[in-house]
Order: sequence, then structure tokens, then C-alpha cells
Amino acid sequence: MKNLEHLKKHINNIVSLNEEEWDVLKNGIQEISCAKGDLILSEGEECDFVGIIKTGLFRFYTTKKGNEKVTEFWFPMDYFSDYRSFLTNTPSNFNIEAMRPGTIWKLKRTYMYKLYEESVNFNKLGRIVSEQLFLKKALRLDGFLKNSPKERYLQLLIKDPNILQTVPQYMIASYLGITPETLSRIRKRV
Amino acid sequence: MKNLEHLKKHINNIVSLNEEEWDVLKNGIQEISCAKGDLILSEGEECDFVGIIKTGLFRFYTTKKGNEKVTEFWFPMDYFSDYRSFLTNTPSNFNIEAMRPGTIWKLKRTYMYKLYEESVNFNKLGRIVSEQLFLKKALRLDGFLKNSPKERYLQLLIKDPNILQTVPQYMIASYLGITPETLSRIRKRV
DNA sequence: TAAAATAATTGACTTTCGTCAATAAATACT
DNA sequence: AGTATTTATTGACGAAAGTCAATTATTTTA
Repeated sequence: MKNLEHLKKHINNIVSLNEEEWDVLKNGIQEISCAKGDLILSEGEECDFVGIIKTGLFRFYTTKKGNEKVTEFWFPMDYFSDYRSFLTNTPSNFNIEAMRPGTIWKLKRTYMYKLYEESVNFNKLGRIVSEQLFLKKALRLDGFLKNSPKERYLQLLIKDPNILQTVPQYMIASYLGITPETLSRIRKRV
Repeated sequence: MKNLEHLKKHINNIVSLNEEEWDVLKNGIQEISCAKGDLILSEGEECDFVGIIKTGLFRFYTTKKGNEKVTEFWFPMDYFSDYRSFLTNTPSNFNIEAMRPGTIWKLKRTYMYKLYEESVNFNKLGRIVSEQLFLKKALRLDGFLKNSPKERYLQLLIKDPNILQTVPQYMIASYLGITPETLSRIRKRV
């Protein structure tokens, strides 16, 4: 049984849909339960959805020469998708993994593009989602261009303490673009 | 005298505006000529526009401890803005500089948000611009997370040869996140 | 075209981070 | 609680990139 009240409230903060619009949107949304370790998306697959985390903790990572590079962590009410794959209709190079049991809301691309034809509000929603995703990427890229590993870690301490509390340290190291050993040493010297 | 035919064609590839919509959009567009070295945006200012390069070559950079970190280069028909500053109404940490004489088209935020209220097509346009900007950031971030400096340079060779041909090498080094000396050595070993 | 200014290369040296291996700490399992 | 597994720390060492200074190449400008 889907309980979408929380989502409805969230969406209405972005753009105020009328009841009819909400019903249309609602019908496109799948609510999916995930067990720990579940892969919502795997490398090679096309990402044909955008979604929002209802509960749980998810990560977005790729692999290189056997080891994993974490690009993002997602918490409740975060948007999630391989939006590059989604937008370009090409296979993803990433995996999306449930780090613990949780629930997600998904909206398929085909459905979403149908919505875009329906009303101005859905386009507005799509625009704002894109903007949010842009902001996240931009801030993260700036961190890499401007800051050293140590500075990136300190920024994380300030801006995303929730990540530090909930995610194993070796994944945080990967997220910061360094090895676990280096992160351990940075922490010692702070 | 504004000659916007080229721009009109470009916009119509994204979303087909009717004549009335195009007239409204047109009225919001400023065409601005830039001399070499002109700063279209300076650190501390708020970026209240998005634009498209008509002609010329521009760079987007920030400064740290006196030296410059280049985040992006923009060529004709590229979107440009400090879109983070634009979206969040906060001061920019970046500069936009004309690297040679050129011309740009600018659209102010206030005007753009007025357009968003007007019709579905403008929202669509805004969405697609956001998507494009997202894609660029995402690809660049992935490069930093996944590739070494040498690999990033080789990717640039393949994907953006135009940058290599037109931009001084020390700025390319900055764009790759390394020093000019290191880039020089990488090039020697390839 | 000559001089000046800017950009690129090279060498010597330092710093930072990665790698590998061992150990310690924390967590999960029965 | 006690064992097994996973995660974090530490040390020794090597590789890669940064820094500083000098030199060479290229471009600009007078």
C-alpha cells in the first residue's frame, strides 16, 4: 500500500499541483522496498527513472580496476537517479545500492516525458529537479577544483555531518577521492 | 543592432516557440560586446543572468591564494552563467572573463522568471538548459573522481580538442586541476 | 625586426598521497 | 560471551605531483 502523503507535501513545496495533476503524477509513481545490498541500478543498464528516497541510505558508485569510487550518498527526501544516463538514453557507468533496508519512490522516464506534455507545472517540477541536481554537482566539483583532500574533509564535517555519522569511513574516503589510509591520517592530524 | 536569427534557430532546436513567444523572449535578451580581458562577472557579485556565447572565448575561474583555478571554458553557442549564484541568489565566487573580443547574449533572472510564468515552453526551455548544465558538471566531476591527471588530459585530447588548440597551456593545467609544470611533463611522456 | 613580455620546459628538491603489510579496533554472528 | 569478519589505524616505502628557480621558446608590441 502506497502512502504518498509525505511525498505530496514535498512536491507541493516545489510546485503547487492541483488535485487532478497530483492524481496523474501519483499514478506514475512506484513505491519500492529495498533490502540491504539491493542494486537499484547496475553498470551497463540504462537508468530510466528519477526517484526520491523515502527511507534508508543509498549510494551511487562506479568501479575502476576492481575498487569502488563513491560519487554520492542519498538520504531520505533526496532525489536520486543516474541523471546523465537518464537524460542521454545511454547505459550507466554506475551502481545504485541500498546500504540498508529502505523504500524509494520511482518515476519512469516515459511517464515523466508524458507529464511534460501535460501541463506547465510538470515542466516546472522537472526544471527544479534539474536545478537541484545541478547545484549538488556544481558544489562538489568546486570542492575538487579548489580544495585539498584535507580541506574537502573539513568541508564535509561542516556541511554534511550526517554522512560522517552514518557511512563507513572507507566509503567517505572514496567520496573524498582519497584512500582510507590517507583519510585516517588526515583525521589524526586535525 | 541585434541580429538574433542565429540564436532563434538555436532556441527552436530546443523548443519550438511561436512567433509571439519568440518576441517576448527576444525583448529580454541583451546583446553585449566584450573586449579582451573584460569581466562579465566578478567574485562577490551576484550572477543575475544566464547567457549564450555568440562569438569569442570566455573562461570561468575562481582565485585561491592569489592564483587562478579555471573551472570552465565557453565557446560560441555554449550556455554560460554562474548558475549556482543565479539559482541561489547569493554572491558568486567566480569570475567570467572574455579571453578575446566577443559578443554574448544575456537574459536577466527577473525576466527569465517572468517567462516561466508565461508559458509551458519557457519552462521547458529552462528545464533543458538546466539539464545541459547538469550534464557538463556531471561529466567533469566523474573525470575527477575516476581519472588521474594524465587520464584527464588524454580525455581532453579526445573530447575537447578545441580547448587544447585555443587555450594557453597553463590554463588547461588549471582546468585539469594540476600545475603547468606537471602538465608539461605529462605531455612529454605521452 | 628587435626588444620586451609572456608562456613553456627542465632540473633539483620537497611534500603529499598511494601501496602493501601488519596490527588494532569495532561490528556481526551463533 | 566468544569467535569470525569487517573496518580502521599505523609503519615503511615508493610514486606522483607540487614548488622554486633557471632556461628556453613563443608571442606581443614598439
